[in-house]
Amino acid sequence: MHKRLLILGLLLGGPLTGYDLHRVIAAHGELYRDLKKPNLYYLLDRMAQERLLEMKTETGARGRRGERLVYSITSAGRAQIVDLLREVLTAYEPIHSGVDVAIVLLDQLPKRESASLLKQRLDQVIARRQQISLELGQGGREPGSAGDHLLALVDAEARWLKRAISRIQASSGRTHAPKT
Amino acid sequence: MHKRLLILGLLLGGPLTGYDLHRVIAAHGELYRDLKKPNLYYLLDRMAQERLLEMKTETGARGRRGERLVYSITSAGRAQIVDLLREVLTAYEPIHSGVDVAIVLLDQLPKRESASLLKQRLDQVIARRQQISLELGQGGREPGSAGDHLLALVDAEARWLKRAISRIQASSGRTHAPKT
DNA sequence: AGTGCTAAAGTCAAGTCTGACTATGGACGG
DNA sequence: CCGTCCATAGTCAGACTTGACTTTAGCACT
Repeated sequence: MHKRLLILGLLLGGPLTGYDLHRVIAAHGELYRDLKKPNLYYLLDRMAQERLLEMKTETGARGRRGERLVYSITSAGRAQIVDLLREVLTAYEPIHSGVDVAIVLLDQLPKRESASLLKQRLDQVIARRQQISLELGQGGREPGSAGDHLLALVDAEARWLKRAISRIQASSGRTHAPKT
Repeated sequence: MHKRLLILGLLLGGPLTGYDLHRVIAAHGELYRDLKKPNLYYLLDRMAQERLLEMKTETGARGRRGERLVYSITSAGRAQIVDLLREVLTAYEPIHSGVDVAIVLLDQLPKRESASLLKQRLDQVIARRQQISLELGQGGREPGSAGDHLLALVDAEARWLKRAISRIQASSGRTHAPKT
């Protein structure tokens, strides 16, 4: 449901074509959820069927180029936003980072390698944090805002990685072979 | 790919039926990723086709009940684990909590309501944290472990919720129905 | 010796998501 | 003018995921 909410939210700002929507989402990086193009078009279609959106065939104002379908939110769509917000905030859904499952199996790798992979990951996370921080500018970082939320999660991840690495290093008497 | 990794990892401990696998995963709560039954069976099938798993029709040792198919990991499967671990740890994948998108649209709700929803959510998160902590026991909480990771994320979420709530309350001059 | 209940073990149809591909129209060097 | 390149705008087939349903067997009574 998150993706629908995102689409509806973006269309509050005015009608957009599918392509533009996609660009906006992609441009926003991690703040918005990942939404691949075919998936986006699929959802737009579905939501138009459900009358949450209206779809028109380009009012031809500007003869820019092959722009085709313009989507705009209906009043039913506006009502849905509120419902979805309630639903999403009410439902508890566990957080998952990309590595949750991997962590459990980490000792299937030789310690040397797992430490090295975790270090690479830590570097990536730090770089990412840097870039997110840049993208947010000073506007998006107030406590309690969406940017604050994202940074908080990234920071938690980074701190954990540091703990995990030093733990592996502390315990590494010698590389242990994966079990048979 | 995470789900495949999870399945392979669990089968390292010995052959299991689909049903047992499902129970194990469900019993582990949020530490493991959500994996619904039909999805699990689908993946088992697929992975058996790919020779990552072997599937046998119950060697009939114990006449328990209608147990049918037992899956066990092959050596190709064991090799896959290592590959998947590398892949998962190397690929950076943004973290998302259940509320990321909702946060951006939060001011579409009256402040009164959004504050109340966030408070409810905070209660849920705290309760969940409590339970996770219980489930982990004292074993699963060492720094750098999977349990530590999960708790860190949950805590980050809780802290953010607190900030967001007090921010809304601080700003609620009279844009919407004031309380008391 | 038959009825109803529950847990085990799964299947089905329909919904959602993705990697890879297509098609169109300027822009630009030659 | 011609071919090539790139951005726009999308489509397609196939992979994955889900809610709801089904089947079978023990078990508790009657």
